[in-house]
Amino acid sequence: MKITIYDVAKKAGVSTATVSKIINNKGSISEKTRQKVLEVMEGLQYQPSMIASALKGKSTYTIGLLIPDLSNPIFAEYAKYIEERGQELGFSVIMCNTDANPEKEQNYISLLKQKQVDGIIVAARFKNITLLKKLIKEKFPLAIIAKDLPTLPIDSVTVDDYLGGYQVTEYLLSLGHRKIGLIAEGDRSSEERIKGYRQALLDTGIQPVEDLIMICDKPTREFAKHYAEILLDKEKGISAIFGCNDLLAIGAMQAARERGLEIPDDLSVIGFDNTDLSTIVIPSLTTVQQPLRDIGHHVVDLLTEQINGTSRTTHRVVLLPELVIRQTTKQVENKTIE
Amino acid sequence: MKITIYDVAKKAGVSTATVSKIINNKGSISEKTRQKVLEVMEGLQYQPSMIASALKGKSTYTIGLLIPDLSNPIFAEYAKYIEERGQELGFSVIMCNTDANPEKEQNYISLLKQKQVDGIIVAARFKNITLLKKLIKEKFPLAIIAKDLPTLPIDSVTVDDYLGGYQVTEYLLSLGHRKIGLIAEGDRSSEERIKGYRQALLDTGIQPVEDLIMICDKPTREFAKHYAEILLDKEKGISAIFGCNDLLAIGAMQAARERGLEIPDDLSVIGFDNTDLSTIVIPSLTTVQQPLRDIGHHVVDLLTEQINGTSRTTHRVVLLPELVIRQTTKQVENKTIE
DNA sequence: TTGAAAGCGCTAACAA
DNA sequence: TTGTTAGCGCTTTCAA
Repeated sequence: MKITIYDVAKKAGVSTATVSKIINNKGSISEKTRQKVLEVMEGLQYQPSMIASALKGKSTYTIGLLIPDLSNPIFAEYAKYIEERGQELGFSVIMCNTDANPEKEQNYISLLKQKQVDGIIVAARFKNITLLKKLIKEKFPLAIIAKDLPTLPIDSVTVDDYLGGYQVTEYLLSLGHRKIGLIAEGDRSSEERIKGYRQALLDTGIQPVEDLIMICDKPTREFAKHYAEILLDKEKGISAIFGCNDLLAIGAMQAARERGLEIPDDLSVIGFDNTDLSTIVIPSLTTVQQPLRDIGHHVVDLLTEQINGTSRTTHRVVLLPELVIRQTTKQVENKTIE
Repeated sequence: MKITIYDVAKKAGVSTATVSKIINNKGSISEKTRQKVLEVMEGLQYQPSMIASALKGKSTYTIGLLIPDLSNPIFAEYAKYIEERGQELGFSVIMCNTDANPEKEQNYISLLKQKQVDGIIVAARFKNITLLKKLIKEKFPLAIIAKDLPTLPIDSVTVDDYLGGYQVTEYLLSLGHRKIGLIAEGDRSSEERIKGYRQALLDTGIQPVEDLIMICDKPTREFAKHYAEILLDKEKGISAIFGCNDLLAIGAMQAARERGLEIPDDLSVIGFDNTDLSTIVIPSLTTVQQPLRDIGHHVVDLLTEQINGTSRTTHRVVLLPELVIRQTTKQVENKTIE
């Protein structure tokens, strides 16, 4: 038989109200009864039921996390750090893998509400914007990662992809590269990274060449290889390729190697995301690190502030990526650097 | 204001009991009232509170998942498929990242019980065996993955590592390899894989050479490279290396390449796990695939059977791994195969 | 400082 | 077929 607050109260010779106060550190209790009750709780191995307390209107100390695909390492890391921070703050997280499917999103959200979660975190690639709007209207605690919806008043944490793209390009330029190919995936993050790439070129007085920008239909290594070959075929030889994620960059490396180019001697390559892949590959990949842990911790903080009513204003947190220089980048040879 | 079963009952002109019966498809209700009530529920956008129904002793339709490290792709996949199957069966999953820390395990379990989860799934590397024993004694629904504790009566799903190791070795032998180095990590799975390796050798009439078995202190690529170098240094040249996971195998590949050996011409390499890494690397890695999805689905099934009281006997499910042949393995040259 | 009692939203016996 | 009602385990007001 599960033991309840009544058992504790009876055994300690006090009322349930007293026990409840002690559990929640409320009201004023004499040190003597407090000790007594604590002892009894210990002895009985009493665990208050969060269900009952939730029914009384208190928090469930549970949040929902909607993620498109856990098998994507980036998302898995988000999940990890969100859980980590949640745990620190006393919140459990219910994982929901949506496959970026609007219907699943719908179902999950409605389920989470039935379970009375205190708030919801949504990771990138969320499709069902209507749903988000509804939650906002209801003032349901909500925070999102990595997809800033400029038109919606939501707490969000984003990494500055624009800056990331800029940094990559700036670095390559500083190494003397002038023709820099780019291979991207067709999503919002990539767009920003491309903008940063363009801006860096412009800031150095170089007109971006559209032919050097390749958008993959799908972010696979095969596509990357394919487009890298096209880039490498162009008349005016490029000396560097920026892959908008590590996998794409690795595809480019492989394409280069297959036609006998040495990396980084004949071609510099930079990736994005600093996944495990970047250290597996040889030579190890220069790439951009997203502050995954910070991102995860930050969203949770934003969300719990809403839950606790600590915060009334909406925050858009933008975190900065960081260039991780490894072995696939090198000063350009046979060129005078101005 | 949250709308409750009372609101529905009032608006539909029936009692809450009737509404409850309709929600749960119990008792007998005239088609007319059913329709009426359903309509009202729809109109009111009524969502029953699972909290309240849980307090009445019903299920929470929530299970806990304890995993050591979500940033390990294998575990992330477990999590993904467990969530997937849970979702299909109507269960949410609360993610708990334990870092294989017995205290965290303890805290999570106690928390999960407070939240009245219906059951708990524990993934490999669980430390706190005492805790498990306690849960079993309480008949708390429990199932584990990938770590069979021969002494405990727990539903478990395991992949047959022994067979995996056997298959790898058998395949290498069939290609004519006779001296096969092995690089392993120091865990239980590896032990089994090593046993399989030994057995396959013995079955072919070859006495396993202890010097060819290397156990890494930590499962990093660096250690793997280090031990691969030692293996490659041995007087009697080996012609193949079996890395007990993909990362180790890749370390071996790199060590080989650094001393000018061609893969697979001069050395065959096989990994284990069929992670993304195995297709990134060039040549792509021959490896062993674990049926991750099956594993995930199976544990959930075992657990929910316990929860529903459908099953009273304990199951140990053993799933079979599968050799995925790619480009790092090759028939041995300059040798007559018997 | 303590306790009595109402009620959170739902379910399930039991009665009608 | 439908409704009345007593809880599930807890919190909280209010009175003592």
